[in-house]
Amino acid sequence: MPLIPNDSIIDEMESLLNIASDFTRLKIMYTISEDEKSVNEIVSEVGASQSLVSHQLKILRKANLVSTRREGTHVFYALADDHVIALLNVVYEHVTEE
Amino acid sequence: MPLIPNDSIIDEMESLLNIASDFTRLKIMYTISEDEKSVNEIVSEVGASQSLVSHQLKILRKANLVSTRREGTHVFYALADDHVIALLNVVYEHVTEE
DNA sequence: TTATTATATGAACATCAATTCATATTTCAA
DNA sequence: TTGAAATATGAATTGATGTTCATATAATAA
Repeated sequence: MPLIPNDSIIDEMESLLNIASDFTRLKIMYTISEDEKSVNEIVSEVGASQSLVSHQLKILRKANLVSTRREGTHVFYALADDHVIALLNVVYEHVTEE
Repeated sequence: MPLIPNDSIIDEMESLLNIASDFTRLKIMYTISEDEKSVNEIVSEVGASQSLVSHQLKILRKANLVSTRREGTHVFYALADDHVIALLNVVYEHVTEE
């Protein structure tokens, strides 16, 4: 059913998948999937260093997978939209079935 | 809606996404998405070297994303199941929307 | 067996990206 | 304006992986 996308589309798909294919980033995305969270909260829940989380958040931000809101000294991150959840769900189901 | 999967599940998700996040492998998967194809046919359609295609096919096989059938000197590859298509579709839509 | 076609594989290389460490920046309170 | 808390960033390192090259294996036909 799917025609083969042209190379530039496949390039973009590769980029998106590359960003999704990292343990720390996956955990971050799940952590903020319910509700926005501050960097500190994310650091606690993910269990990685503050620096690493910040680096990875930057990557997610650049790819428009998360959105940002500042409140005083705190910065809150949330998933950009529901596409991300849909992607996580498909992957989750592939992994957990059979 | 998604509870946070435990680390081993996230590990498996990371692995699957890693395998999907490569230009050559994406092209291969699309190439055989309609119908099984021999390695030679895949090489022609993908436009990569025979060696590279064979290496990547091995990776896809190891991850159970493709199945194999031998017929004389030819080896035919096909997508293992429809999960793979579902994954490709979600990613494609994310990339092409907006 | 020999030759030929199809496919697979091991080694080497080169690039990229995840992580850490140290430090900078921002914001606000005292 | 000094200090502290929260977040961001640059550099360095280390490990993983995509690609190529050369060669091996498998299958068949002559």
